[in-house]
Amino acid sequence: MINFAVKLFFGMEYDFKSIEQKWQGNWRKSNTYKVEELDTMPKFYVLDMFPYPSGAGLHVGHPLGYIASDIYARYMKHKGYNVLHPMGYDSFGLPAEQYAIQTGQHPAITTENNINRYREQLDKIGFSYDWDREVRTSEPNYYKWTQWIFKQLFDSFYCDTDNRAKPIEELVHAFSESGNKGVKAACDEDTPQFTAEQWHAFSEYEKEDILQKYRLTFLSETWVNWCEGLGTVLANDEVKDGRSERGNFPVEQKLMKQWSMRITAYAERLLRGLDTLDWSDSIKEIQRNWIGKSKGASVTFKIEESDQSINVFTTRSDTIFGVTFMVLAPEHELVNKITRPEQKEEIEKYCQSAALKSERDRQADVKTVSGAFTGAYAIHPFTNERIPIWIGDYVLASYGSGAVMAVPCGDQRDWSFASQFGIEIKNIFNDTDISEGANEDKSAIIDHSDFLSGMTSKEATQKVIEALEEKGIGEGKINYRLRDAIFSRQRYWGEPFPIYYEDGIAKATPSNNCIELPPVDKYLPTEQGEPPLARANKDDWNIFHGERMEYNTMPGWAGSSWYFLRYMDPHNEEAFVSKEKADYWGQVDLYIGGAEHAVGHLLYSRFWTKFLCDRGFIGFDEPFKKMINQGMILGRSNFVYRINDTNSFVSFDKRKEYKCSRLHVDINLVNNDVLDIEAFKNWREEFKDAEFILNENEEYLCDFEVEKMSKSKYNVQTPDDLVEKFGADTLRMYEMFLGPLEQFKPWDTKGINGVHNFLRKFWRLVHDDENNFDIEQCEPNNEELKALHKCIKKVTEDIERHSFNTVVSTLMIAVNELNDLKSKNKTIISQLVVLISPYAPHFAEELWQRLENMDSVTLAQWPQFDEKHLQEDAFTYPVSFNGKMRFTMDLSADLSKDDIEKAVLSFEKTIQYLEGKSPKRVIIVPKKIVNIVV
RNA sequence: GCGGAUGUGGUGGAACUGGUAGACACGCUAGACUUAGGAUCUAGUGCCGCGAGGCGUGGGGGUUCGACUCCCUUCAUCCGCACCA
Repeated sequence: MINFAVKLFFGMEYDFKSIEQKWQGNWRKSNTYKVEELDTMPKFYVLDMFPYPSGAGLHVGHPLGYIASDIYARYMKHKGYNVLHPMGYDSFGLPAEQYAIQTGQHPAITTENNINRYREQLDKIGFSYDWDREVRTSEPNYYKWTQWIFKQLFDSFYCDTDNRAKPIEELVHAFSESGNKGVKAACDEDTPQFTAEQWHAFSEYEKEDILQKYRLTFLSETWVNWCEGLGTVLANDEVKDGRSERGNFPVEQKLMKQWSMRITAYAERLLRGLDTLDWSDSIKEIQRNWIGKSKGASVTFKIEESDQSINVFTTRSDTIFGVTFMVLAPEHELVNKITRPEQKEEIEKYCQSAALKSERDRQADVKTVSGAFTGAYAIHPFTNERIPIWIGDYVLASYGSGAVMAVPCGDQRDWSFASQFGIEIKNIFNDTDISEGANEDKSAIIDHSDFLSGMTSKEATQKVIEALEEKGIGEGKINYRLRDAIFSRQRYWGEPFPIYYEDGIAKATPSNNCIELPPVDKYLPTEQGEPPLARANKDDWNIFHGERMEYNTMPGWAGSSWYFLRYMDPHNEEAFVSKEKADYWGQVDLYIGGAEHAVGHLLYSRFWTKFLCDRGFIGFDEPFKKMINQGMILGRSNFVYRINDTNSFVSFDKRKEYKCSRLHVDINLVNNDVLDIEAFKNWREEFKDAEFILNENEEYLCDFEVEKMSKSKYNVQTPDDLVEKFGADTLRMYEMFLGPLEQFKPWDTKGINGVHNFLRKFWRLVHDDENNFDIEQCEPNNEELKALHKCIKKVTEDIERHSFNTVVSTLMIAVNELNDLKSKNKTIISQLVVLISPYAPHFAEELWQRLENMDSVTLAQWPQFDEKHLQEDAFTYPVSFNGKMRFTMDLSADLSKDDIEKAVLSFEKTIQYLEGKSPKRVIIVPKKIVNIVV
């Protein structure tokens, strides 16, 4: 009997479990989310940053962005757009390789398992992805095209005249016609000049060497953090105090041949393109800083008694008469050549100590000024004075030319250096004190500077550049901080390069067939320190040319730099994407993802898109028109207090009475900060006999804190648990209800009941006590129409401006209002169901079907807002005195200003608040406010 | 040091172009129904005050009839970048 009652009761409830199962099945069966290119509809492309399928699975933070984009995609579909909304996996990556090293399991298997788990989790949330378009960057049919794009880059150079990439044959043609003198193209700094005759005389090896200086992807010698112990190159942040963070092995600076991408060729376009993008200002600013454009001049200083000269870049050429010394980076190639014998020992010692420090360590210490004198002198180009040449590690080899002209009166670092080593500090500013520090203010008038004296900084800068150009010893120059991107990794689990070596020359593989990852016996470097791929024998490669294949693999960002294009045409065997499909779908209209990719992924994708556009493969040169960066969801940890040296725990509110320490406790053992004591005892063996000091309510209260979600803090919430307890629709709505998408916010399950109750309330609105669907088919009345149209208006506006959280409140208000009106009108409910469908698609489908519709709700048209239902005869005016609201007054909506004033001033409450004084001024904004100034 | 973001009840947050601060929800209080409830319903809930009333959007100042919103300044927290010549 009790069983029956319970069953009856639960049967009456909104049964999310069977509803969600039913509709997920229906969608699969009828291919509801399949997308095709249709000329009859306008297109819209909504994209999520695809995930790396990690072994830990999804936590509630991951789907946040996916839910938002899914809502927007579903909304746009209701609005009549043909919406592309795909999903895939960025499936090459270190964790799978790490796992392979430990267990010997091939990373492809680990990856496959993880992907299956992700897919299972994603499917439960009810996304509208067209899974036929799924891509995986680690699948040969995908990375075949990553390799293909690499080859296009290899076969291209950047023409500075036309400002775009062109086939390398054009360059070869130009070289054989007239050498490289007239060629304006992006190339290495050390590219020599040659004539057509010289070009023809070059050996094949020499020709290739020259071409590598122009190719958009090329081999170059690069300083890297080499870790012998791990047999690999480490990123800066993997190195701590000269040792590897992982394993604590020594790390040395080593010159290695690496593939690089000539992204610097695109610096200016990457910078200017930002202006056309609808991205957050902060991300654009980060990219601008990363590109780091600065305008200045390059100046050549002759070296005394030498045929060498030093080239410097300066942004303050106006201060050139204040130069009293030069500083070279310790790694500068001139250091050895110009150092005087008597200084040799000191310089070598200094260089050695500088080399021991990593770039990051060197940069971290801003306080200490260090340097050494080379004994050599440069000659000032205008005054012919002798200028001592120093080296110092505050000058970075990798920025500008690795040398500076030091102006101690105008640059604080130069000032500190000069003060430390007793170098002259010349004052070239009018009326400016520099005894305590440099004057970096550009407004000072230049003085003691020959032909520049009396000028402002701006005038002088211009004048100097003219003078330098006249003398042929300098020119105006634009410098970028952006460096070419290193593109090779000494790893296994990445894309192999479509490159082989013949006679020591790197050549692109001739066919477009995929170079597949060969099997290897171990996922470790060889004993000779070569990358794991060097373990593969000739026969292990599906394609093999020349002496050997390239052993490096591509970095993580290779596959993610173009994946948005593959979704458009995922099964194309002939091309990475057909021109027609790329033209049809075009740019991503809305891209949602985390801000942590601000420079990496987002800059490289922009670079590749521009390149592919230059070479005519696609028709647009920016990948992501609009982007929203979702904030991270933080965990809410719970704590218990253990009294020191005991097994007794004291409730949070009484902890101060004891000496105790705080321990993380699994959030699954805590409900609304109250500990489930029995569950806690069973949690771990050591707590089995724990004792508890409770508070006045006979409860054990836990402390809480908001921090990042992590296993070790026992604060991870998985979407699976919540879907199980409340259903996907509740989870979707709650993730949105939490707050603005972009903001960082704590995850707190407390509120999820509220959203769940809302769906149940909605369900009960259209069902009777026996859970029979129950609505009325009649003309809706004015109040019902008003509630509905208020909702249509706000939901539409809020989704359009991506204010996903406020939409949930609006839907709640509508249901509350209809509840108060006891309204279950079919017309009203039908439209409300469409409004809620982007948020709660299973729920909406079920009601839509019960409303006797044959088609899926996803095909329903978005409700049309009609102003006339909101028109009111009266308006409730807030009446303020000196800006403070005192009371409200209902007045007819069509009253004129004068009539309103009359009505308000004769109202008894007004007279009361005026206290006999007469109003100075009455401000009336019709249908807004009345403000009386006394 | 430079750059960015954030700061509103006990909590998450709302207030879009300056116009009733605290919508919506959580939590809490009281009550109703019930064998039971992580159910439902009703009422209340920014702070101070018995009250009239006063005070309130991190602090200070300004513009305005009117400021969470605009300007200046300052503090706090978080996140990037960092000797960039």
